[in-house]
Formats: sequence, structure tokens, C-alpha cells
Amino acid sequence: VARAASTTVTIVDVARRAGVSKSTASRALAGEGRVSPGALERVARAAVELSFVPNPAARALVTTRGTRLVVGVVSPGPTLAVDAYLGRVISAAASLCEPERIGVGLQAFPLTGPNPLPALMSDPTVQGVVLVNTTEALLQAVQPDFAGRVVSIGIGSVFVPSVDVDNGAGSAAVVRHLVKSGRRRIVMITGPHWLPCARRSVRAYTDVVRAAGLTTRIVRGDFTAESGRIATMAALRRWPDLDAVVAICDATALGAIAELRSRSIAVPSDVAVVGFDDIPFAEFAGLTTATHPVERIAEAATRAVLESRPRRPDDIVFSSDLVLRQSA
Amino acid sequence: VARAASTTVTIVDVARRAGVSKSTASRALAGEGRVSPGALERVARAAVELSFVPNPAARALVTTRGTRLVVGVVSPGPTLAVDAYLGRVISAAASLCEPERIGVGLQAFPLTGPNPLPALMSDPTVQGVVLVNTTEALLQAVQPDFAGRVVSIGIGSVFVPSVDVDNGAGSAAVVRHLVKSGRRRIVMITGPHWLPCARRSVRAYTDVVRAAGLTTRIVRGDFTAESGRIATMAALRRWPDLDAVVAICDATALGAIAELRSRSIAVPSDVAVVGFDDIPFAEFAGLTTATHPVERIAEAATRAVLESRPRRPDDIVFSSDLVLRQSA
DNA sequence: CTGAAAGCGCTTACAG
DNA sequence: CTGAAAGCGCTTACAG
Repeated sequence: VARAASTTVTIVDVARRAGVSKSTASRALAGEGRVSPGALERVARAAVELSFVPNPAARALVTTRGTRLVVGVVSPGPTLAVDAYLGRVISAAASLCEPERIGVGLQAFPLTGPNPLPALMSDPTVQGVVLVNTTEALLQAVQPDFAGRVVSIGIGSVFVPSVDVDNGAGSAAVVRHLVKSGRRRIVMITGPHWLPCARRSVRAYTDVVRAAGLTTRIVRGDFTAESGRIATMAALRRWPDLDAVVAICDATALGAIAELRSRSIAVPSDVAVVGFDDIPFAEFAGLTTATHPVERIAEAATRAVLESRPRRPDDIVFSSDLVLRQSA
Repeated sequence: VARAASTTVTIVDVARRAGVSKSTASRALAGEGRVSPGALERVARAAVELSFVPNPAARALVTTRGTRLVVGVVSPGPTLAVDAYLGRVISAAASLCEPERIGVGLQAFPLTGPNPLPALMSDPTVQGVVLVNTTEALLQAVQPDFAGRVVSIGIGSVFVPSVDVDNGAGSAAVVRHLVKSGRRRIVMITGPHWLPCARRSVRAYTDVVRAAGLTTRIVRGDFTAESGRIATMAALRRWPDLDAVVAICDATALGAIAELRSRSIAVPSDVAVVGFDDIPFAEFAGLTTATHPVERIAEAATRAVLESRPRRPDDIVFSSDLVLRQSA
């Protein structure tokens, strides 16, 4: 068997330097099993000195740890819609995995049709799955023995920890700002109905608006800027006196602003507009919004599946903070 | 050795069904080596019937094929700047690799300091590297024996095939459109000077403008919308009578438009603005630009490193087409 | 053309 | 607490 002499350091290099067998080195590195304090320390030192990172390919052959973390994106159709949000999630995941020599894959989880999760979980090359935008129905397929290897960015379940932004609080903050600054006829442009996380924002909007003694006005969008424009047209037709728009996300808010400006309706003096997410472009556009730390969320989710704890980790929720700019 | 019984099909399943040894199955699957036509056919059929995909983890232990494709992003500083473009590249790569059970990693290639490429190429878990935004200097580190395992989105070299959009033709088309529609004082906002691909656009601008008997007017930007705004301010100060702006990319063009509008300079009647890339938001913004098929480029580059041909593949260049919208 | 064997880098029962 | 051995799923010389 001939292969290019790899300069990569293996566990036998570590074992040799520590003066132990590779069995002992393996146990010491795993941090569990009976290992004498002396051996433990020498192995740890040798590993650091040699910058040893275990070969996940070899490991995947013997354990349930894999070589790949797959990001499963729930999509209405069979094709995967890649948007900027997803790009940020997968970039963050791939950066974090790289030093561990783990790769990331991307797969669509169609809303209807067979759930790809079970096959993924029985594939010895997959370390775990990070679900994005998932639904209760898809979460049903998660069996107790997948625990620790599946985490969800969005809603969770008994077996699946959730990592997410506090949509509700962020949306509430943004709507509350509108109310405080005197807006009374506040329209919300929502996202697609199948998305659980979008429902939390709608709920927050409803609560704040009702608490202020105002009426709710809701128009459906789909997260795109174009849908923001269309929804704004519809809203203006239905409620010509509206004085504020809260959009489910920044892209939709930018669409709303474009539509308003094209009708010479001044923002924010005539109509205030707020978004959600604080996308990179929002600062430039002067959009008032609430933060959504996408990278930190993706990193936390990735870290959880890299660790693959036997027990279900706790849910993690990142706060969403109001960012005041010019649009409201 | 206990592990959860994997439901995954292995090469021995294929061999058994085809009635041959796993050695023969392996050879047949590889498509090379002496295999009888009969065996070849039975193995091929068995593989299809069982939906067999070789386990890259096992394969990586014995060959120079890895379990992971790494996207190497050349960055001015040590930290990796993730923008929407990179998100699209890595999403496309990760989608394409997933069915092969290969993951993707993401690593910064700092402009200064040690080049991470040699270490990556000797890591048995890496299948190959897709370089993004690379420079001549970084390409120097590519040795002949990396051939076929490194491809560059951007400039190439003797050993490294390049996959890219035809920046020059796209930029030329966009500037030519400006000239044809009567613009005479055309300013270009460029990108950072260290980026070779940005130089091609500047060259195209220069050629077209000079051929029309006009003078070149160049201001430096950095690909961001904010730099487009700032560069536009500078340009207006220097050439108050400018009648067109060609931006190195759409984000910068959007910045230029915002700055012009904030000064009540009408677009396109007073000043025409064109971008480059045709980003998703460009359609919404009514920006005249030229196409940049990022996903197709990323897929071609990914496919090349997945195949890892022994010989350097040919360069691939995708055409860039003018997209006429409202801004020019 | 074909199969048995060795070996890649790990982990994990199994005996000491 | 420790090491020798087996085995994960492949590929590739090596003998037939």
C-alpha cells in the first residue's frame, strides 16, 4: 500500500512522545477511562506540543462521531432556497468546524415527502445535524437516541435543544418603540405561515398593540423585499391612514420603504418603518430594527453538535436588542 | 468493539450482491484496473440498486482523497470577512458535496504570514482546496503535485486552474452602455488594490472610456456600500459635472445611488449608475448591472476538486451579461 | 481477471 | 492502570 508520506501527526506520534501505548494515549485524550495522572499529563502535553488533532476519518470508522456536520434547511419545495441568512449560518459553522477537521454539508429538508433525518443519523460519516427553520412535524422524526446529535436553530422539542434569538422580545421592543413615539395605526407584514419562529413575532406584535389599546392590522409576506413592497401596497389600500409598518425582517422592511418612497410617502415622518434582524445593509439603509446575532447562534448550535453530549443540552436564547436609526 | 448497527450500505454489500469479492467490487467501481465486463456490469448494477456511496472516511485512510473540501478565503487581515458572496460560494459547495458525503470547511488565508496551503494539502482529511480571491503571491505556494486538488475562483496559475466570471467583458458591456447612451464624464469606483480580479474591471473601464475619446476618472472603494457613498462624495467634489458612475460591484453602486439621492441628484437622469454582480437585491433596487453566476462558478470549482484529475483542468470562464434596469 | 491480505488512524473490549 | 489485538470500510500491491 503506497501513499504519499503524510506529514500529519497521528496518535502514535503522541503516544511515542508520551512514552505510552496508543491505547493509553487514546484513553487519556478522551479524558475518560482509567489513566494514571502521570500518563494523562504526559499525553496531554505531547498532544499540545505536536498540535495533534485526531483524524475524524479514522474515528468515524469506529465511533458514532462523523466527519461531517450537516445543516438541514427546511424548505417549502424540494429545492433549497439559499438566502443571505443561510449563507451566514453555514459560513459560521464551516469556520468553527475547520480546526477540528470536520466539514459541513447542506441539505434541503422538504416540508412534504420523506424526512431525510433518519438516514442522516444512521450515516456513520455524519457527526450531527443542525436544523434550520424547522417545523413541529419534522421534529417528530427525532428519536430519543439522536439526542445530542441534533440541534435546532428555531423551535426545539423534548429531544432537540433549540438555539435561537428572542424573536418575541425583539419584535416587542421594536413595536413598543413605535407606540411610544406616538404611532397608532401600526401594520405588521408577516412571514410564511408554516414558519413557527415567524409566529412568535406576530404574537409579540399582537400583544403590544392590544396592550396599547390599538387594533392589529396584519398582511402576509414571505421574507423578501419584493413581498414587503407588495404587502405595503395592499396595506395602504386597506388602511390608507396607516402610520407605521413593522416588517418580519429587514429585507421586507426595505421593500416597504421603497414602496412608500415611490409614492412620496415620507419615512419616518408620514410612516415609520421597522424591521428585524439588523442585517449588514440595515445600517447603511438607516433602518430601525432589532438585532439577530446569526453567527453567534450558528456557532452555539454547531458547538453543541460537535460536542454531542449524551444528554439533551439546555435551550439557548440570544437577546434581541432595539437598534434605533432613521426609519422610525 | 460495539457500535450501533449501521444501516448504511458498504462495499461488501455491493460485492455480495454482485457475487464478487470486495477487491473486484472496488476495482469495478473505480472504473480502472482489470475487471471482466460481466463483473463490471453486475457491480455497477448492484451499486445503483443499493444506492451505494463509498464512505469517504474509510477511503481517506487509504488514498489521497479526503472527507472535506476546504474553501480558502484570502483576507487582508487574519480574521475572515464573511460577506454575501462568500456565503453563496460555500452554500453552493456544501450542497454539491453533500450527496458524496463530503463536507466543506472554511479557512482564512491571510495576505501576510504563513501560507496555510501546504499543511492543508498534506492533511489526509482534505480532498482539496477552492481558493477565493487569491493573489499571485499565494498561488506561488502551489506545488506541481497539488495539481488537480487546488482550484481558484479568480486568477489561476500554471498549476492552478481558474474558474471565474468574465469580469472584463461584463464591465466593458456596462461601460459601453453608458457611452452609447450619451454619458461623457464617467467615474469608476474600484475595489481594493490587492485584488487581481478588480484590476480586470478597471482595465475594461479604461479601455472603453479611452476608445470613446473620454478621460478616465478613478476613485478607490472597497466593495462595500459605504465605500460607494464615500467615493461618490469624493468624486462629486473632484468632478462636479460627472454624469455616470460605474461601480466595481452592486453593493458599491447602491451606496453611490444613496449618496446621489441624498443630494437630490436624480438617478439616472442627472447621473447614471451601473454596478456589477447582479446580486439578488439589484433587481429590487432597479440597478443596471452585469451578471455574475456565483453559484455556477462555485459548482464548477467544487466539481473540479471533487474529481481531482491528475492533470490540470482547463480554465473555465462564465460570461457576464448586461442587465438593463432603471439606474442607467 | 480475481481474491486474500495488509494497512490507513483511530477506539474499545479484553486480559493482564 | 496498561498494552496487545481486533475491527471500522475502504484501496492496492501481491499472488494466483
